[in-house]
Amino acid sequence: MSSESVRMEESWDLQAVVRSGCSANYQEFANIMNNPPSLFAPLSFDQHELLNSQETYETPTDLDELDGLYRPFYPVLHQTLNSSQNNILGTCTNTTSMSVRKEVKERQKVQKKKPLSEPATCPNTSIDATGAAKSKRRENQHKRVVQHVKEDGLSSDMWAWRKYGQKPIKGSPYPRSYYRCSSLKGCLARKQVERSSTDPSIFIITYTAEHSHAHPTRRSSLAGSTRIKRAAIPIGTTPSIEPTMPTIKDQRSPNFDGLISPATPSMTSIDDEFVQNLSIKNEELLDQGQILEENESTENFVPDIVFSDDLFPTLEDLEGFLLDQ
DNA sequence: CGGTTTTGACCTGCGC
DNA sequence: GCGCAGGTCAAAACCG
Repeated sequence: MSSESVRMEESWDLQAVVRSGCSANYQEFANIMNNPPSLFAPLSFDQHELLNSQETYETPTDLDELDGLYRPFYPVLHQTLNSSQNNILGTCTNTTSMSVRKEVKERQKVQKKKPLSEPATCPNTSIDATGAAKSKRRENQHKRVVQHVKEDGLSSDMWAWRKYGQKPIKGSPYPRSYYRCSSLKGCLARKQVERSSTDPSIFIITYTAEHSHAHPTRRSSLAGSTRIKRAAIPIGTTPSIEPTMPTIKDQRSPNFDGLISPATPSMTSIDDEFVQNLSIKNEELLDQGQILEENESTENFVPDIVFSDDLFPTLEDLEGFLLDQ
């Protein structure tokens, strides 16, 4: 067994998405709650197009430097007091803006190849098995947001994700897990999670497509989240890649306590001041995003995690969510 | 019961 | 046209 496969026996929380980095300025907000919520989401695709269209990305090694670099974009809340462990290491925005022409070509190609006749319909889905699903798949390939996250930075996000597949990836000892948004039926949002083959401590999270809803409902977090919280399924459960993985029950060791988060976070308390501060910070972050756009030539990558207005298009949405907790 | 994960099979795009 | 790799489906099992 290789050292890598041994390393893979560590517990991974793949249900998690990305938490924020650290910001001392915002720690006071985190202190408000016993279990700080994950109120962060990747940048909306529109924001990505605004901020950065670089296809290349970097993975800084100096967290302090990165911290300073990202500080203006850190989300409103700091997830834990162990700030340095939750930093986002790097991002890649592979959005439409970088290769618009190429994608237009691809779209045209796809349109040509797409069968005109209506294929059979899947019994259990609203989409047909060959036409619409393919179209969706192709559509999802156009908009991508890639995040590099430290293992400890893996956590939960606003959305409820349901795993629908896992594949070994050629050239990587680690399989890739596929998630779709389960907050709302028909939402095309997808997420892929894989561990970096070059730096196993880093997870690569790829978001594709956009959520078709403002923010997730609490519905899907019930049975699943408790299971996720308990299980913390590692990425590598494919036998060919992960010959021996602990069972789910085996993983219920104390070691998991600090790592596991539900797909949809549970929030324990909230107050009006907190809500107000969130909305203020949200506006500030958006302003800073504008600043970055003006100076983007100086940076090759931008942080993906901000308090996205994709999550809460309006203040009412934000408050509604928070008060719902 | 309604949600999840697991996992083999299937489908598609792409390179040769 | 073929084979490979990646992405998705869907049935089964699981969980609270």
